[in-house]
Amino acid sequence: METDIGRKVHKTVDLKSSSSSSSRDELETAKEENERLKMMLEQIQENYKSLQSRFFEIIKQGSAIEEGSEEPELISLSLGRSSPTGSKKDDKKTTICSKTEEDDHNKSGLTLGLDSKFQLSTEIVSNPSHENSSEEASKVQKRPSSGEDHEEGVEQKSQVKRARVSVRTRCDAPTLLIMVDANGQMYDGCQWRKYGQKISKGNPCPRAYYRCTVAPDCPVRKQVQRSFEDMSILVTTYEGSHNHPIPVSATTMASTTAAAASMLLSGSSTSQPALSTEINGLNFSSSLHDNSRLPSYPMITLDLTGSPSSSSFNYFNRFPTNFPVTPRFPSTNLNFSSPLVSNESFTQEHYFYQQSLTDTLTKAITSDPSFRSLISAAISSMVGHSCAKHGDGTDQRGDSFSQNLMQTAINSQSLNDSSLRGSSYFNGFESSSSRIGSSNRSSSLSFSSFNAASTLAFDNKQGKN
DNA sequence: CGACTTTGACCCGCGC
DNA sequence: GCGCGGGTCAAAGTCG
Repeated sequence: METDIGRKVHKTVDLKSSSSSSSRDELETAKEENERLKMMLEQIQENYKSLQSRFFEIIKQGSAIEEGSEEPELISLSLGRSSPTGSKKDDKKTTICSKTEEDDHNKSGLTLGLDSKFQLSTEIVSNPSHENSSEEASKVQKRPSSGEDHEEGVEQKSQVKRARVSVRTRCDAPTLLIMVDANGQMYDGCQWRKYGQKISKGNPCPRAYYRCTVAPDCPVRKQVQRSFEDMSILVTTYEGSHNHPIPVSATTMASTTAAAASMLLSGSSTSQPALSTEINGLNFSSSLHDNSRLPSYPMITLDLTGSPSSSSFNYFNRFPTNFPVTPRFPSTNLNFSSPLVSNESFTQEHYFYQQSLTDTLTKAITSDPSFRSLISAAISSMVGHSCAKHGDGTDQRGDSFSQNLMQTAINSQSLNDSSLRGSSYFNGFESSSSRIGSSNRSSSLSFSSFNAASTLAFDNKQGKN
């Protein structure tokens, strides 16, 4: 009996010691993690310093940056590896000069990450008078009378040159970032009403025309068409800017395009060589399409398609998700925003996705200086943009930006502490699903931002077509 | 019944 | 001036 008891006690002691050793291990891991996060924080602070210096640099240069690029331009920003179809025309690679036209209309709601509030990149590129955006739209819609005022005519002419943002996505590749409805219409958070469809020349696929129905007089239009070269590629073109606060879920699209434009703009002048970066197979590039057939719209193309051919390594193709990601289309998109999770069934996927993403990002950031610098460049472009928007020095985004960066680090730390370790670095900006509807959003740096939950939240009305 | 889609017609700009 | 092509309108149809 005694021996039995003795054995039991011994076993208990063993268990205790083993559990204490495991907890010690955990502690060790946590320490390591903390160290890593500290490093990250330092890195972020470093980056912030450099960004700040650049910020002031840009302020100084602010006057020098002219609204020079009035010519029609089609700029392509590839966030994926250049797709075989898309890259064909992208021989000429160049960047657009930082154009910083003011837009008071910015105040109207489009809230982007990093606490910055800037409009859809259409305005970043060119869109001088968006206070008139609704009038503008109505002018376009109304058949102009024969006895038109000369001034009006001139105005209209200038307004014809509206900037557009074109997004190329693979609609049969439900990457985590791109959501497409049953009709092939890319979900972007806004509500759209189809008002026309045409079969354009050179492409048997019909082009659908949508207008924003969030506000009755919203001038924003979008066109959706499949690429003739590759039917799996969906080309969505946005035109105009919202004259109303857009739904939170729609800011993802806005931030995507804005980030694209920002990165583009950060490249500075047209005379510079192409802004092209490749990090472990991730290809960031801006290029100038020479397409004379296109209308005279300044246009940014955000290429979110991917091509497996040139893939050497993909940061993002390891997500253990249930999304039917086919090997054909490895996800090549960068998504630093937090996916919206509005449906419980996706919570787990979302969690794993976040975990993987964060692990990947953490590794990428800590191990790859070029990736770090890329992110830094992207962020700085946003700062640069905000600077450009408020060249009068009233801009306060720099502060909030730094706060957000710090908050990011803090979030990472707290996540680390709360056993959500590794679940969010960038996603830590907004890891809560409760942010939906919240006006006080924390920052989100989104390079591309469609997500599973968005799909779930997607109104079936959009898809019934 | 309201919101939305479909689709043919129409308008306009542009190139020849 | 004419034709082409892109974009929009609006009536009819569809759906929930």
